Amino acid sequence: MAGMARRRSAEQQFLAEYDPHRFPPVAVTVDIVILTVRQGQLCVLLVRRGGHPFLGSWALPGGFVRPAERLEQAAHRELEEETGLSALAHLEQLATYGDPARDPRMRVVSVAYLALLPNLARPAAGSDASEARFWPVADVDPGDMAFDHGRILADAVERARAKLEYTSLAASLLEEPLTIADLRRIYEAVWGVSLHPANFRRKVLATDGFVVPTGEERPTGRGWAELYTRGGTANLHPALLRPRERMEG
Amino acid sequence: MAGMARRRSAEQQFLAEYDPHRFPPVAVTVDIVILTVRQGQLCVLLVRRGGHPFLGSWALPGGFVRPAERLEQAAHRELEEETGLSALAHLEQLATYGDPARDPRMRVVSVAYLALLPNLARPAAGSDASEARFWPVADVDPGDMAFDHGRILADAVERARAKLEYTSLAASLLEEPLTIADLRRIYEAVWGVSLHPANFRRKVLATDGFVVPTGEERPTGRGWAELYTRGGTANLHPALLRPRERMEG
DNA sequence: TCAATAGTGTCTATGAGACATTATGCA
DNA sequence: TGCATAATGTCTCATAGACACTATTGA
Repeated sequence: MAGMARRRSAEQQFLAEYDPHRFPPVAVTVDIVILTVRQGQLCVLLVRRGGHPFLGSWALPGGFVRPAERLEQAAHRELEEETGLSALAHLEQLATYGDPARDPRMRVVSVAYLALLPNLARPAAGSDASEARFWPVADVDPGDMAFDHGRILADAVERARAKLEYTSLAASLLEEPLTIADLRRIYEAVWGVSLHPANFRRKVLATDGFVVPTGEERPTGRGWAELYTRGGTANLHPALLRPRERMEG
Repeated sequence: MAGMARRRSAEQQFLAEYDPHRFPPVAVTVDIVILTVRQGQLCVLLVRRGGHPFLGSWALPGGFVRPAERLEQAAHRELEEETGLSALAHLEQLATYGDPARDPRMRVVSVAYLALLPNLARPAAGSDASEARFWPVADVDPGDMAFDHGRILADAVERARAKLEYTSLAASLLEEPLTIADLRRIYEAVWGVSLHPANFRRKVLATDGFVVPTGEERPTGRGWAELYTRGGTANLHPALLRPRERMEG
């Protein structure tokens, strides 16, 4: 009880000393993990750092949240600056990273966002001098990335993998119209597995509102594939579960 | 292209003007949604505000992140201050809320955490003057809460409901040893549904590593119930899905 | 005796996964 | 012709959900 009161007093003393304009400086940034699938590989947009620290390392695109800006608005702005495609993308908050030592210059709290984008032909970054390109996630060494961006990328990939199970977000990684096989290749690229075409097709079509047939077909080189658009459903019922890795035994 | 270059220049100008020590003041706080189940109801710990703004309104416990403190460390500290039970709880980051107008005094970015706690007999807050108590979530009007805490609470409850489906977190809301019926009452309270006792029992016992039998029994008033401890599994296979609300049709 | 609860057994519907088969177009 | 792919059909197994039943205890 005495210990409890002591701890509480310590906080109140801390609060009493608090003065908004003399507060130890904290910067708030957003970093964006922009994922897309190109040639069967899950890829992430990275930019090469042109200044210290981590000069020359690859980093997630991001920047400071402006004084009167909402967090999500800042993320949209960064996404638009990097890809010019903010409107087409799915954007969601991922998590917030704020370890005191994550940026050696000062305390920086970064709110990370996850964006999923169809693979449009347009080059990665429409921006200027700074080098920016899509990297296959499998080719990125998290330990080589700037700041704690390797950890953020890993969290983002796991989030994307999980959300494909129970939402229709996979369709956000494709342009319309799409075929069932296109959709399967998205799942295969993001999950890093190969899926049974026949069973995948049956499950997608049995999931109400996932995709909507257009009635048209597209030649695929080998036969004709039926075309679909995205359905209105956000959450899949039943879910499309990842194949569970076998446990030995 | 010209537009793209213009946007990029604007950001670089913004960054050039940036000086860490003259940065518009931003405060970073943590707010904690502490949930437990008491008498069959999902409850949240709220504190009554003793200062402006929102004087007298109920709010989530929280406070400033200290200069050299990790975010999760700050959340642990707040949880310990409010309940004295930091070690027993499950704690995870929920989301970050940073709308410019969410606190009228200044820009405050709040990282919200979700804590799940067994219902121990000890009174809610071991702390001093400020009023603190557990409220049944069903009795809380989100619109009456301070700041955007109603929204944070709603997000936390939805997160808790979802995580009970595919993790063994329900056991974090109980003291050991526990019975299958105890566990079922947790699910019923959090999800706000009633579950079929026989089927629930069968599903829990079929889920490897969810609970471990102790071999002992406890009188329940009506018969004897077998006792269990928490199993080592974090993720449930298969998941314990919420009953889907029927769609009319 | 009746009501409430713990625990077991059984039946049906559904989804997952494996596999076979047909049709089509390219090399 | 051989091969790859789209699409359909069928089979087995596991799980979800509904229900019946027994045993036990307290009012």
